Amino acid sequence: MKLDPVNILKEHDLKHTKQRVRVLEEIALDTVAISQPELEKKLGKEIDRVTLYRILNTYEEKGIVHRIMDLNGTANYALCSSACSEDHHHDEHVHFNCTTCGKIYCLEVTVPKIKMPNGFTAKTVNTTAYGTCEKCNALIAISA
Amino acid sequence: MKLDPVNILKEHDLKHTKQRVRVLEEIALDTVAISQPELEKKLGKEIDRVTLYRILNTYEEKGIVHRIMDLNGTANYALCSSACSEDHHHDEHVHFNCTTCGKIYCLEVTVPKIKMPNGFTAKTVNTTAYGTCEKCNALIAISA
DNA sequence: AAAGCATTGCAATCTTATGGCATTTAGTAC
DNA sequence: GTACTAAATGCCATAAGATTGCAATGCTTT
Repeated sequence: MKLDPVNILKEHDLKHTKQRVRVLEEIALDTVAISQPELEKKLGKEIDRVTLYRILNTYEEKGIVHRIMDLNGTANYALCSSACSEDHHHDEHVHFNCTTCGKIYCLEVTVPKIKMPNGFTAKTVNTTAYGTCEKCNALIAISA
Repeated sequence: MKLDPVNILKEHDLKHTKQRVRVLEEIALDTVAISQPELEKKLGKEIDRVTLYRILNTYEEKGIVHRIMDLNGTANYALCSSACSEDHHHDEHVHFNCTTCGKIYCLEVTVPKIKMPNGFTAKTVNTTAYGTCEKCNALIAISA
């Protein structure tokens, strides 16, 4: 595991700027994916909105982070495993989207193989479960 | 199978207006899901943008259509199976999103059961495969 | 036919996303 | 260390997407 932002940038031939480092730091803070609006709220004072968009786009293109869309069409970002590359994302684990708190978790469960109909070729498969996460379930249990 | 828009509306206690019927007709035209922008382009002359938003929202709430987000965060709509209700959507089939033409197919493949980690309760599971659909594969084969 | 309520259309507003361009900054060569 | 080049950033304007309030219209019931 090399969570050092500077290293990650070097490995992907990206210039090392303080804005890029900050974005990586924020995303790496939590195993839970962070949404674009959250990032904007946290970094809005330091980094321009437009710059944030551009940084996130390059990170996704380079395979540094992967993007998960929630039900509202909001982008959420999480660090990729080291297996990801510019050509191909390998974030083939199941995502869990809590409908109570909105958080998106990357579960340690791999996406099951799906048999495609004739003529269809799948490059990646994405599975997202919706429900209540452990924290929210615990809160519900207390209040019940 | 009751694809009669008037019946569908009655069954869900929705008033029968020409705008609602038109929207249902358009969505039912194809087994492939239709995107919000496409609907807007097709119905823009007859129906106001805002009305379209509201109709689609009520349809989704009532379990008449289900909404699938593509990678760009654009909403796509397809008819629900008759098993869907206001309380719970049962669109638990695999979706296929063609990265060439952008179309979203509802495949006749059910979503595999996923074992959730302790504390997490899943209400619905969503699986989307990304790749090239039969039509686009055929076109590629010809030009090769 | 009239009343009451839901639905629609329009205008205004807000949020989110994108493109252009001058300025600044990181990396490289000297 | 200094100078140079290419890339990245910030700000501006603009576009696209979504939401709200309200007046007008259209259903439905009596």
